[in-house]
Amino acid sequence: MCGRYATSRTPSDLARDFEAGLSDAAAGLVADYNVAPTDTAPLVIGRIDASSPGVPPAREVVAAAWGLVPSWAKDRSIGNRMINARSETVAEKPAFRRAFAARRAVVPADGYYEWYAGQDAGTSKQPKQPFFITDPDRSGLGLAGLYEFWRPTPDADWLLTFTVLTTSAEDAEGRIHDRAPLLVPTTALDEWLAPRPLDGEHWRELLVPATPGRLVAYPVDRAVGNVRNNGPHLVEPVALS
DNA sequence: CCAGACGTTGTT
DNA sequence: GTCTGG
DNA sequence: CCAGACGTTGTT
DNA sequence: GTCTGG
Repeated sequence: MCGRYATSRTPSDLARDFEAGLSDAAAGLVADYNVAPTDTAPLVIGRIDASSPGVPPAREVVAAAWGLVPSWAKDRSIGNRMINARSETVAEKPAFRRAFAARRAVVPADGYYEWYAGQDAGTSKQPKQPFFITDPDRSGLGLAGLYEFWRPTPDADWLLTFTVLTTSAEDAEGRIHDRAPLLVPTTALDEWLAPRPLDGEHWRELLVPATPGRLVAYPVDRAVGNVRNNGPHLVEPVALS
């Protein structure tokens, strides 16, 4: 769940809509309709403003690579396996707990892709059908994420990486969709992005599952399966054969 | 003690 | 870095 | 998440 | 079948 998504809004639009600053690296990002693990994409984070205690942290749009690399990692390849974090255990897992305590983020997305196997999955050789899950009004989603700093050597540049939180969820019809990414509602932005530990379990109520029932889901071109393919046609609806 | 992992998803 | 397994 | 590789020696 | 890279 949530192993591929689209983010097409310009960095300056994101900065405006999230009332955030814009880093130089993020300013150079372009629309990506096929964000895959290890790819660099825009991320909204909270910055501590030590000069104004009590004021909500300033936000900033930064560029980060998908797949969280913990600070203690020997190389960045561990990030390939850290693209999602289970919300049920994220506070305890060694790979995520530090980021969860102090480096929560919002991943701006148009929507995400999900591949459905047919009814006779496994028995048929029918390829999986990708769907795009998005908000009907196209105002954009904010996926709940975490980020981390990592560098291979003390003198190397810092690499910023992120992961997306998941949960179990059911849709409007009550069907269980194994795992769904979590959304950060606009009203929860300040609390979620605050760069300090959260108080108790209250945060779980801040976040909302991004289910194909709550949002819209429609089939798209199988071309999205190949990470080399990109472009707005990937999020256009197609007829099922 | 040291060595090795540190994670998720989906499917039967 | 920190925990688990051997 | 899917697609694609899955290996070694020696040499510039 | 399973791992790595994007």
